Amino acid sequence: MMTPQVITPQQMQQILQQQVLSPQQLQVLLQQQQALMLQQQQLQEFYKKQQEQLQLQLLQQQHAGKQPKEQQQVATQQLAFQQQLLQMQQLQQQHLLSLQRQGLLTIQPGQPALPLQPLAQGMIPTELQQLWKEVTSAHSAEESTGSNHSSLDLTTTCVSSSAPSKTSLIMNPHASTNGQLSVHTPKRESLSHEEHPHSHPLYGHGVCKWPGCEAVCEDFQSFLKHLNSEHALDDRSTAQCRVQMQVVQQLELQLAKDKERLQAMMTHLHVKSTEPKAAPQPLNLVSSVTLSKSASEASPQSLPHTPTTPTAPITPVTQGPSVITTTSMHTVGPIRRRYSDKYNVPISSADIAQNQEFYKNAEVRPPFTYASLIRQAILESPEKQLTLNEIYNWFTRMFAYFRRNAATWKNAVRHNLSLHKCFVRVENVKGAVWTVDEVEFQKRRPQKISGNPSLIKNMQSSHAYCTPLNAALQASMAENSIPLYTTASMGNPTLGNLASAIREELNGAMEHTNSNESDSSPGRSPMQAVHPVHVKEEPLDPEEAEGPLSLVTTANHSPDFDHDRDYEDEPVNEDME
DNA sequence: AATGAGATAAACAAAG
DNA sequence: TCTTTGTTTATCTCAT
Repeated sequence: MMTPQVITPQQMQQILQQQVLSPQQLQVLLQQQQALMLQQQQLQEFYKKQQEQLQLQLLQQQHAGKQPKEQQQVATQQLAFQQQLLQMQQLQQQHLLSLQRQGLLTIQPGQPALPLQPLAQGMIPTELQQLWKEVTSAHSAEESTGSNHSSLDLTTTCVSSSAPSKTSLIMNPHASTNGQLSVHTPKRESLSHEEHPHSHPLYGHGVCKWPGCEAVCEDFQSFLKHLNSEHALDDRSTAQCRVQMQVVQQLELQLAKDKERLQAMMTHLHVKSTEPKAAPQPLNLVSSVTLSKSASEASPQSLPHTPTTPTAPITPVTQGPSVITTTSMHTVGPIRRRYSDKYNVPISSADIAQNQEFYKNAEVRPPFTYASLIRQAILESPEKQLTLNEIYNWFTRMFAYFRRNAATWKNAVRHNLSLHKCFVRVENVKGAVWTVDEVEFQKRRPQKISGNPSLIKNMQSSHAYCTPLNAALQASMAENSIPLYTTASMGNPTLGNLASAIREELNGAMEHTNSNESDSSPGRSPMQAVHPVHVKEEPLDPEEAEGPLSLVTTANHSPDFDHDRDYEDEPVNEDME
């Protein structure tokens, strides 16, 4: 599963635990990571621009009368780009979060350092730099204006500043044999403080920025003195450095991978976009999908105004996804139906969680079926039951896309509720609520996944649309063994909620073949006044008929309820458009 | 080609 | 009467 050069979170934790770092030091480390993440943000900037260009291209191609097929492709690729953005953000989040979590651990001082694994035959800076150059050149080749490269330059500078130079830091023989040394910050110090005597990466604002140090040094000289005396080559420094290495490598590795993907995508697009095409049929852009759809419907407002964003995004920087909103896609006529079934994949709703922030802000149609979404909404609720209206609210709250065209999707929601046996209407004192019959729900899934549970995770790849959306994320998650739910479960209650529900779904899906779901118990909601009414009749195995909704742990309770309320107050005012 | 699943549209009814 | 909620039917598209 995981490639050798990847550090698993467990490893990371282990390492961290065995280092001589205090939580405070880890905090400092964290800050440094944020600096690194700046790089990524800059890369995002670049992505954004690329995105805009792509859309422009798409437009041009439309006007030129492209084949729908190709339009689809381009649109799909655009989405892939969006996903890249999202992915980067999530990686950042995850990294931060995991670091934070480590920081809370008690750490015994003075332990011998861990022998370092050959953890990174990842990218060395030269490679990164090279890659980046290639990427940027590809970019500028596509666009000769070059006026928008400011962010690129920044990033380039950033990257190149960590260019090869193995001056310092000979602390890790393993690493050195791998030629990894150059990756790490210390070498940068030696570079820069020769050239810029007073700008030292470890010195700023009169403070030593060595992880966990923060010693005050009035001037640079005293800082150097301090550096040499306090942070000499000893076990402690070594260990700290090692941690930093790991952290950096992890990030760089990821960055490199994303860059590779990006480059491949761009290369591909570049070829594609310059290829002269002919053929009418600009309409029926069907699967420029969400983009065109949302665009055509979207009011001029560029960004889905996330009203009262109830669940505070874990990422402070969530503009990534928003980039992909409407922009200039208005030429596309209203695509009435079928944005494409391709992405109506039975969700592994891990995707929902992972992409949650994305969909919350970007007016992109979620690649999940209504049924899956409804189920998600219900399972996420504290009582595992929702009124229709609450389901509506969940949709609008969680997906910018569903803040428009209410009539349509609400109808679809009702339709799905009625149609699918897995949704059970239960009447209580104050009206009816909907619950999920998990067994029924699971029953339908194998049809799609065709019996091979191990494929569940990959199932998206068989769907043209979903591939770009999810593959990148999943691949990257898998590659880096990033715990699927880290982000979600730590981010906020709602996410945690979602995550656990999801975990169960996945488990359920995995174990589906054993069909031993009716195991866990009492499920039925605390609301005792409820009794099934109108349950859709259907010959059911008695065993199946019982024990739905049992799965969700109690730990995932959250004030999600209130969010519902919040949103209810927000009139969904896009009904008519 | 048949079939199933999902999306969308719409007709209709009951309840509030 | 109007709106919401629910059910049902029809049609389309896509995947298998």
